[in-house]
Amino acid sequence: MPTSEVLSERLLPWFEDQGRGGDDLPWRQEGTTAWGVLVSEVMSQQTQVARVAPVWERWMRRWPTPADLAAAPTADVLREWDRMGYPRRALRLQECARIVAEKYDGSVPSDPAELERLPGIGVYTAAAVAVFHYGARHPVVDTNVRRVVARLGGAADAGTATTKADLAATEALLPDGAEAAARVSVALMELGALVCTARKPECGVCPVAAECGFAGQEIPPGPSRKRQRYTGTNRHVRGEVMKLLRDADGPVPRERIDAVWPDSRMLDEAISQLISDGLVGTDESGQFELPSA
DNA sequence: GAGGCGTGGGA
DNA sequence: TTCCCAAGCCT
Repeated sequence: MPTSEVLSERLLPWFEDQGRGGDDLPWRQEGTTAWGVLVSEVMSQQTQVARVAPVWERWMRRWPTPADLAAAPTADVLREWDRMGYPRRALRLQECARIVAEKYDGSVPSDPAELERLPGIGVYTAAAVAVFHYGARHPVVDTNVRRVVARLGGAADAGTATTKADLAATEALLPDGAEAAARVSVALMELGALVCTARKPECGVCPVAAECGFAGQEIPPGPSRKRQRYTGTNRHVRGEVMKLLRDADGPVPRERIDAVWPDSRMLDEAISQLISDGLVGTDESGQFELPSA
């Protein structure tokens, strides 16, 4: 496990030389608002940045401020979200926009604890906004950082998320200055994404391999986590229904929904859930559509 | 605290 | 083709 000084010394130069140097993503451009950063982080929850970037650019052009998004029809919001997945995030993001616009007078809070109270904003996203936009000195721990820090300490992989311990372990690796600490956080994320990957870490090209407790060791074969199949699941059904409604011009009768899934029991269940989630609405004639408000 | 929640890119 | 899993969050 390197000291914070040594880590910065090795990691930051590597990060600068990394073709991307961290500033190729559109939301890393100077002048991006706090709201823009928040939107980018929410979109990036479980969706690859390469798929997020084009959506983010259209989105911010269309709704630059929280007030703009707050005032938008939810159906438009869901269509602009397109196929990034987990569309409930779009709903929560609009709810976020309404809260920021009304309760915070349009200014995104800078305090992580305050940010965490917003819908869809958890420990990671709150820290990311506080650090990457506001420049706070605070650990930013995503799945990549957890894995990298665990391996520096000699573990093959991070165990179950234990927020407190992860934050403390990461905090101990940050340099004193807030600005440098923020760079280290991005660099750790990037290292985990590009070099210290879950499946096959490339210790040969890792800038901190010499200080790493795990470097060069084999990943123990482990049924790390049982992963749910997607095909045929409830999620799959929900996805098909949402796709149909996104692509539809107006309200859709049940018969057209029946066409996207053979099992009507599953369809019933999925539709009820979607309505209850606020992702689907019905018009006066009982046809289905994206929420009008 | 384990499981649910979309979608698609890459090996 | 099939399988993994990606800048998590919520219940």
